[in-house]
Parts: sequence; C-alpha cells; structure tokens
Amino acid sequence: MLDQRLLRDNPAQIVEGLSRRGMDVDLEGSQQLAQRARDLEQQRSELQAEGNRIGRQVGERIKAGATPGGEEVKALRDEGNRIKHRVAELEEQERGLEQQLREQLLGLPNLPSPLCPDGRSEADNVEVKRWGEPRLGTLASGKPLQEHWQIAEGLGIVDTERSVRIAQSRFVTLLGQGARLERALISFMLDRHTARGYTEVLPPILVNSASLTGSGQLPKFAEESFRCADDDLWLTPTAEVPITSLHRGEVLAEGTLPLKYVAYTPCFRREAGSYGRDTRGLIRLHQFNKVELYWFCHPQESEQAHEQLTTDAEGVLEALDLPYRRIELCTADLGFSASRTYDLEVWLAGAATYREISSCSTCGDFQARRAGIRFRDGGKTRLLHTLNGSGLAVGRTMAALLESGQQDDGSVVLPEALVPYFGADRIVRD
RNA sequence: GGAGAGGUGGCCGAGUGGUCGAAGGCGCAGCACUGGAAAUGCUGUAUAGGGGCAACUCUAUCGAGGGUUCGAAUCCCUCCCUCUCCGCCA
Repeated sequence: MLDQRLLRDNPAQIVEGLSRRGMDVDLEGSQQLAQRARDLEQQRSELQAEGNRIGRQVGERIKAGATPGGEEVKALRDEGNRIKHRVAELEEQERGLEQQLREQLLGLPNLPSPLCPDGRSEADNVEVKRWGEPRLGTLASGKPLQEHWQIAEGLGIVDTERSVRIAQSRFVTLLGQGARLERALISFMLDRHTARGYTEVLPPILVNSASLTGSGQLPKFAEESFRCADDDLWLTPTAEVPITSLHRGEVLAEGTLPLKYVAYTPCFRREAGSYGRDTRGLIRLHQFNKVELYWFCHPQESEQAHEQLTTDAEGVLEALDLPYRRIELCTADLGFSASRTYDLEVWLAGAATYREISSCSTCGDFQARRAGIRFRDGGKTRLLHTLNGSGLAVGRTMAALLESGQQDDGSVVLPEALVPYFGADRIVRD
C-alpha cells in the first residue's frame, strides 16, 4: 500500500511512478476522499472534546451536591445526548470515507524503484548476466534432446494421468526416484540456505484474508488463489504470504534486523487465464513445491539485501551446474508488490529455452505498510523493508536437471552436490 | 465437540461507572553521586490520527465489534484468541 501522506503531499509522484508501469491513474477522487475524511475527523474530534467536557461537568456538579435528576444536570445531559448522536453520524460518514479510500489505495500497486528500468512490455526486460554453458545440440545418437516430461515418462517417475483422477489437470504425482529427487532437492536447498544464515521456517500453508492482503495478493488477485469454502482460509500461493504475516502488526526491537528466513512450502495457484500454456510436465501446476527466501531489513540496507538474496538464489543453480541468466524486469513487467525484481531463468536443454525459476523482489515498505510491520530505529518506530525470492522453485529445478543431465539410454546424470541427498549419481529406469 | 478460567502499556501487575492513558514494580534512557563501576536518588519512558512554524494541543486505543450511560478498562451482548480438564484424532 502506498503512503497516504504521499497522496496528500505529492500525488504527482504517485501518478508518475504508476505511469512508468503503464498505468494511467486519476488520483483526484482519492485525494478528495482523503481531504473530506480529514475534515470530518477534525469536526468530530472537536465535538468529542466538547462531549468529554460535559461529561466531566456532570460528575463535578453531582459531587458538589447537585441533584442528579435536577434541572441543571438534565440540561447538561440533554446537550451530551445531542452531541453523542451528532458524533455517531460523523463517525459513520468518516468510516465510510476511510474504507473507500483504503480500498482504493489497496488496489494500487507499488511504485517502481528509480533503479528499475522503464519499459512497455516484457520485451524491455534487461538481461544482466549469464552463467554456465547451456547444453545444446543433440544426444550422442543424433536424436534430439528431450523435454523433461518425456524423460520423466521414460523413467516412470511422474504420473500425470492418474493425478487427474486424484485431483484434476495441472497436478502431478511423483513416484519412486522422482519423489526422492524432489525431497532431495528440498533438503539440499534448505541446508544450503540455513548454512548461509537463513532461519528455517515451516509455516501454515492455509492463510487467512488478512495475510493475503498484507503481502498484496488481496484484494486484487483473489481469482489466483484457492479458497476454503467454510472458513476464512486460503491455500497459500507462495511462502511469501505466511512469512510476511509472521511479523504482521509487530514492532521489532532495535538491532534485530535483518531477519532472514527460508521456508519450504507447497504452493497453490489457480493459474487462471493460462489455458493451453505449459500443459505438459512440471512447469505450470496448481500445486508445486518451492523454497522461498525472505528478508525483513532496514530501509537503508534493502538495496544491498536484494543483491545478496538474488546471489543466494543463484548459488543454488550454480551448485547444481544449471546454466541460467539473470533478467532485471522492466517497469511494465513488475509484480504488484515489487519495486524492483530480478528474475532468474534456468536453461531447459530439451526445450532449448530459458525459463523462470526464481523471482527476487524488493518491495520497499509496500508490504510493511499493508501488514503493519515496523522496527525501532533510534527511538523512532518506522516501517521496514521486505524482500523475497525463490531459492528455488523445486519442480522447475527438477525439470532443468532432467533436461541437462539426460543421456542416450534414457538415464539422467545428476550433479555431484545432490549425490549425498539423492543417494546416487544418476536416475535409471527401475 | 463438552465443561471451566482468562485476555490491561516492552514485561509483571493493580484497577468493578466519574478528570484513568491507566497505581506500583521490572526493564529501558538521561542526569546526579563515583577514580571507574555497583548500589542509590531524581527525571523521563505507548501507539495511531488531526491541528499548529513551534512550544503544544485535540481525538481514539485496556483482545475485536456492538449496546447501556451525560460519562465505561470497569455493566450488558456477540465474536476472536489463550490456558486447564474431558472426549476425539495424525
């Protein structure tokens, strides 16, 4: 959520920032709402002050010996009642205005960082770096490199058809070495990040509406999450949601920042509007596993933290010998809560393309304001900054490993770093 | 799911209708004392919003929301949460 003070004092800055995202917003309505709410508050609090004075007078008169039912006291009571009703009216109006204003503000995305490159579409994203040698060409036999779902099918480690029976399309069941590899990857990633100072978290994956609002998924993106019918609970679309709310409403003590968390969770997304895309394999599922990195940090440190978090995510790819590139998203491609984002794209040898495997964002104080997360900074309480990034999406990591490590005989050679976790250096057909 | 107890400031804890934003203690900060420290003493120490250049001031907040009242931390209703016991269960 954007700062209401900014709306009052420098609305042009909001208009400009959002126009960099390609949005044309008219803030006049919101400004007027804010102004009217403030005027009402002024009026109301003056009336309340008057009412408080009267209340006190009644007490004093009675103490001084006035008859509680007498004329003098009755006049004051009548006046008190009149004020009370007037205050109630004003309060109702004020609440209405404030709620409207809040709804409007909650619907506005974060302002892009000054460092975020301008752009009109994802075509304007900027490649920052590349790492590793993408596997190109064909198998030794001359046959083309296969895509991960073909390899997985050949190995019998993924069952898509039966998953439809269990749930519906866009769900998978991992079997045998596939299930084992998924588990190995999760452990590998968690161990790696905790060794670098992240605190491991295993949060609830059903989250309430306040949590989704805090991190920015609500109110605008309700259609992206699965909802429980009988409770105010949703299946979390990313661990970013529960971790943001881990400290929702808190004022963190001086010296506790930065807080660095790593969480493995299943993630659930409805993927509305992506019919026909990535229908095969592990790329786009309603349920997938992800290891998420998350920082709560001092505003002055968030820029550096963003680099560090991204580097930490890249480290996983490097440890797994997976070639990737880092893309800085332009203003047009930025997510709702982000002010600046690096996407990491892993090389999929079979598909011969780079695919997103991590999205590392700094949200500035946007989520902190929504979720009310502050810290003490030399006697003052101020909003902190939040950052998040995948470290990594587990299913897509498996896809990349299958495609990069595929052999002519259908087996898959795994990177060394995984051997202690997987228990073998390759996957072969049982 | 059944029965009971309870939710007050950073923490502990008083407060059952009238200047209560809330005693007292702990903690914390500043000052004094000291060669330095401990101990001691004094002072200060919530959050949010509005108004004011400022000193300052007004309002709200004692789990949340509603109600009674001129006036509610205190009385009534609803909800949420925590704890204890019983039942059930991975």
